[in-house]
Amino acid sequence: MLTELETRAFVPEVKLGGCRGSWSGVAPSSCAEVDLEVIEEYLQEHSLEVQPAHTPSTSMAANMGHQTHVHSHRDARIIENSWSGQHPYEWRYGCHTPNEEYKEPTPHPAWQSPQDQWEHIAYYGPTSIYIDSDSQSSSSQYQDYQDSPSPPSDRGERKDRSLPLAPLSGKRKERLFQFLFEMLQTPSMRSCIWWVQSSSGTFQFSSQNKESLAQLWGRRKGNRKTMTYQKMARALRNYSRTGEIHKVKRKLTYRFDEKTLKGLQGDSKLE
DNA sequence: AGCGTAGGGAAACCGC
DNA sequence: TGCGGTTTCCCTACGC
Repeated sequence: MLTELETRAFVPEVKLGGCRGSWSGVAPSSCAEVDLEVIEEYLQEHSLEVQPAHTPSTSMAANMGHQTHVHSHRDARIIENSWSGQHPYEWRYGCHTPNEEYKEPTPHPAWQSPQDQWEHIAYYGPTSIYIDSDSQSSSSQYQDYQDSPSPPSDRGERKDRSLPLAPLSGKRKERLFQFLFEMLQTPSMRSCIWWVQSSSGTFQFSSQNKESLAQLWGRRKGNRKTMTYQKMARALRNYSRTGEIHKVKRKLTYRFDEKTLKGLQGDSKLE
């Protein structure tokens, strides 16, 4: 059920893992795992972009080399969806409105022929259209996707602003929910985590790639041991106490608290 | 029964 | 040194 649909739906997007160098878009089940190294490099690169000299777009292209070809004329948008701030989780939101993204005539991203997928993934950005087949099939509770571009409306209008996630006093350590939010805005991570209902901050992990995401988090934190989904979920459960993230009664699904979500989205009015 | 997922207690760890 | 925020380990529960 969930897992199966999930797999069917998202495996096609997973083209990094184990298949480095082969970007045919074919995703054998054995490769249904993101290449942590590539993504990590990418993320690290951006984490280091505290240094003003760095050029987000270039580094992203470099690190996500496999997708480089995708960028070209679409760079602008991709850049908007990449780090540019002083902090790894400071996002520069697009100057395009969420709606704009959906105006794209391009066919539905996820279910294209494999070779096209990266292109769409890269292109659609954080609020890309994608289908959580499980949600659709098993519940009418989450039907958002097209009509409610991830995190709310005002986000798309945000221009060139660094995201003041949480009251960051200076450069606080990145927190898990910030990392997750960041991942949710990262098209290439959609095989690991995606919005179920972005407007409400509800997101879901892929049962296939949740471990990869956890590992990425662990690496990012420089943990001694390998981070697992179990451990990461434990941290997420701690958020229930603090109210930053709540568990949704649905497999692998969580929801950002309203305040948390707003904090993550940043409040453009403040600037 | 086995597995995956969830929930939580408790202690350790780590950076500020 | 204290504290926040995990991280790690462990146990239990539950549904399929």
